[in-house]
Amino acid sequence: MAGRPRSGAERLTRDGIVSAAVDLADAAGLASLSMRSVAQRLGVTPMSLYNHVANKEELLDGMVDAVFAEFYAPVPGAEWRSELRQRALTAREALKRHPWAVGLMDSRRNAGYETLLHHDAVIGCLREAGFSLRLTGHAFAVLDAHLYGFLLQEVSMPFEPGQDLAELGTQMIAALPEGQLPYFREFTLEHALQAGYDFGDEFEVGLDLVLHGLAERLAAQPQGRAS
Amino acid sequence: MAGRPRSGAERLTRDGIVSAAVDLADAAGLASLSMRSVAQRLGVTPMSLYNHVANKEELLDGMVDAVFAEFYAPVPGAEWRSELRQRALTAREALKRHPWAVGLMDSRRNAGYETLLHHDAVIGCLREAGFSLRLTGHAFAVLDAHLYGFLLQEVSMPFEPGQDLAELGTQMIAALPEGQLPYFREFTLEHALQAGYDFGDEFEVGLDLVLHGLAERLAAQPQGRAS
DNA sequence: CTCCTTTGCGTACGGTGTATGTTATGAAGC
DNA sequence: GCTTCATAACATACACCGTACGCAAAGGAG
Repeated sequence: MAGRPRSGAERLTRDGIVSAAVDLADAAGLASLSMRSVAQRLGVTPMSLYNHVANKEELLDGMVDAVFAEFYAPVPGAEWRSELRQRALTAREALKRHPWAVGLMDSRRNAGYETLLHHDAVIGCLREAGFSLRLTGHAFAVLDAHLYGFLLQEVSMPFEPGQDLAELGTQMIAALPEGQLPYFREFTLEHALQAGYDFGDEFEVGLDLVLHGLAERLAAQPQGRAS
Repeated sequence: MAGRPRSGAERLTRDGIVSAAVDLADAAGLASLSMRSVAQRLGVTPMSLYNHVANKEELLDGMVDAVFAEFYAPVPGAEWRSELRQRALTAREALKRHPWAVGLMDSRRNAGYETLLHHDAVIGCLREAGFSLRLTGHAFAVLDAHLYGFLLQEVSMPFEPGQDLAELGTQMIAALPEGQLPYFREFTLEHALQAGYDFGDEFEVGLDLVLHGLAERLAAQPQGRAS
């Protein structure tokens, strides 16, 4: 009626718990992620999880770290622009696979080891390309801001991908007070809802704008990569 | 023993409830925001709130909308670059006053009216400056991505503003495995933790990089502001 | 005065995270 | 093989959450 430790592969592990939680959040959303639901998925009682994870916060930390591990880590020494471009694209793909992670990132105060490893790779890529410490700081901040900020917008879009948004959007706009929001109206009806417009495409446009700006700064930088 | 309707100013209103919820989240964090705590602050039972707000989600929607109302709304027709710069700076200030709002934005699927008004002002400012519809879309996406993304980073920084982070950071770094994360180590110890470095300053650097890039695109654009 | 709508109240239910105490197990020392 | 023991899984319990539901009392309309 009580403690029945598993043997071998059946034993719980921290990684196994985190992995199950990630799967569950992917499938059913972060709202349905509870210690109970994770435990049920693993065929275990809720309290057993606490032998491997201090509390739910730590579990969430682990989940975010697991997502970071999916980002492509840029290679220091390789061509910085294409490396960081690929890094941003794969990060976006990973965050679209795990949309709950974006909303989780802001409340995580403890960066995991995979997260630090990834940051190290990004910083290294910039430094080896000749970015000064100061410019590395600028680049790191603006690149990540664009990544996270874009996904924050993308993930919170109010429609499903497969939906006919033209009709839905038109109705939404029509429901607004007459004659107000003229610019928003024009932009939405005559651009954003037109066939062929995909908000997701704006990611690469913005990314290239940022990379172009950084390249200019790098070129204008006095030689030598010290601070 | 039961329903005792208030008179005049004592009556509950939707705005009053949203305002109390904002105050409470500012003071004690989003985690401590419950229908019960909001009700207690207003001297009312939890269920009374449901006469003015459909559910907690709608209350959260209202809170986000209230924060948007604090952003400076850029004036269409005025000089676009300074208008949008000021807009970004005030938005950052507002989001620092209400740090919970950043994490809330991603799960809000229903934009409130104040939010739409603000978007209309931003889009109008771009359009009147001669941005085509396509370029307006680019600008809108990249500007908001930088704003939200930067605040996502800033809000989740693991230390309080007044703290001596040099000591704390040095200890944190020293706790890492020897010889690993060389770039991260160097960057942190020799730049980010140095006196005078303030991560918040990176916001304006990135903002100006983005605005500069958009100005280039605007200049390169064929004349006439149609799509 | 009467009626009705509005609005706040009380109770109750099923869910949550987790503190606490108990028990069964597999590995270690003899 | 037997004993010992730390560990991991279990069971119970608690405080709190969002909110469905029904009821009561005040204010406005006729």
